[in-house]
Amino acid sequence: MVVCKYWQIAQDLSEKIKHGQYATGELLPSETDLTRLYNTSRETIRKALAELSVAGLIQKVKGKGSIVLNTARFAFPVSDIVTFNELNQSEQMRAQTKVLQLKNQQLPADISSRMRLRQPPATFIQRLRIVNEEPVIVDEDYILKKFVPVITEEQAQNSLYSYFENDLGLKIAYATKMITVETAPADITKLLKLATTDLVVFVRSLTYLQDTSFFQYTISMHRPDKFKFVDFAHRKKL
Amino acid sequence: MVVCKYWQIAQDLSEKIKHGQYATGELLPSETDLTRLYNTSRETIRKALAELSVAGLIQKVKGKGSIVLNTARFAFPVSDIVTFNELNQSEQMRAQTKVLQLKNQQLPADISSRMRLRQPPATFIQRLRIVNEEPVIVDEDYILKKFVPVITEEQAQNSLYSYFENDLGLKIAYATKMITVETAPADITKLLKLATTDLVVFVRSLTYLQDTSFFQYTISMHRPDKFKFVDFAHRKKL
DNA sequence: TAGTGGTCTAGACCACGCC
DNA sequence: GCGTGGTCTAGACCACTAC
Repeated sequence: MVVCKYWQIAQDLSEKIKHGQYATGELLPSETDLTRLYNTSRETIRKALAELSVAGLIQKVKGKGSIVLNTARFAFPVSDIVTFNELNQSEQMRAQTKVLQLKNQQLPADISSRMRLRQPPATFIQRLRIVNEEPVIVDEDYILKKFVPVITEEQAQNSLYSYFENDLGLKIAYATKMITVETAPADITKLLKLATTDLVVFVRSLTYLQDTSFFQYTISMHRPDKFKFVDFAHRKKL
Repeated sequence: MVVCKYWQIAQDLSEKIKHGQYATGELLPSETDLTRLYNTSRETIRKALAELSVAGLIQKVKGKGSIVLNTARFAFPVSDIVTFNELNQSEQMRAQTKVLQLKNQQLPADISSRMRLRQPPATFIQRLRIVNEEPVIVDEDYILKKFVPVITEEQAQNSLYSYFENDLGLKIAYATKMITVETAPADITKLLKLATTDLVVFVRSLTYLQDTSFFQYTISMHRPDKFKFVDFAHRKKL
């Protein structure tokens, strides 16, 4: 499952790209060469290369080969579901989390009506994210009790997703996100120590499990001067 | 190429999903059923379903089937390379474009150094995007003359990408984007008719051709109160 | 236990870039 | 013409869900 062939090959190739064994602008070995290198079939190689392509590590050109791309971009991706703690580990940040609130509270009315839910019990968590001694983000989470009955302050302090996935065995599958810029409530601007503006970047997420049940609603409020979102996208036809 | 089987199947299924022939929350026919329906092999069906999955139209669950997702979200995607004119056609917007500047001008120094280019000749275009009689976006494009020697005001007025792809045969492949919130120059805030703030959403894009050559740099400055970015993402393992 | 999706294989033909 | 990636096939085995 996690140890399937094409995934391992993709990991191996991406390691070699990141370590410079395949240089930027150069071609990877051809797909038929790779079948010999990894002793597998061509379709399996192609699945691995497809992974690298969506990740923005290579660009495939018909009749030519797979070109290794320059990958000096990643900064603060909000695309893909990546949580603050996972970022924290991959990036080098002196970051901390302060749990401000943890209580039972219903979903905002607009969300529960949109989800066609009738006031489901939920846990509300408000957390302040601090990077390099500066307050940067206020996160507000609503997590349905149907899936997570109990959350302790310690779990909120550490990674919630690790608790959900590793301890509870929840299968988090996908999310929709919306980024806007809005006037923040006074308590938020105060927490973020905003002086000259009350505009804040709102990232609202609806997160779902593998069986498509709605699971969590998050409002992430970012200091505008610290907000950065980096994306890689292929040109789509239609 | 554009008429390959799995693509047509994906289009057909996505039409049927959007028209409610397969209802939200229900299962699609199984993959083996679909092979019979479309008279093709299972791997081809799977490629089609993979398209629908990345597009956020279905969620596949092992041992169960492909669940049709609720797709009432799309609004103003900056993810995927979609241009203002393409949006304009798909959404219902009374939108217009005003070309403010069109001249020869070099790339900003930080970009040309980052691209390791030495002051390549480029065309500079500044355009104001107006929706429902309101100024919403100022776009500034730098397009390398190496690939597009001449751009007329009429082309800038209409879709540049249509000119590049259909007339010049350029193959636009991918882009990196960065979204930030910054203080805008006075002329921009004036164009966008901003009164209470001078904060503006910057979307900077580097666009590349299929052969990985750098092609275009765009700075898109959005009125913060009109900016909206919607995204769909799958949970990624590492 | 039956049906589902996930993976893998070994072959085939095609369109494209390059020489 | 040769090598490349893009597509498609018909089969196989496995892991998971549901009953």
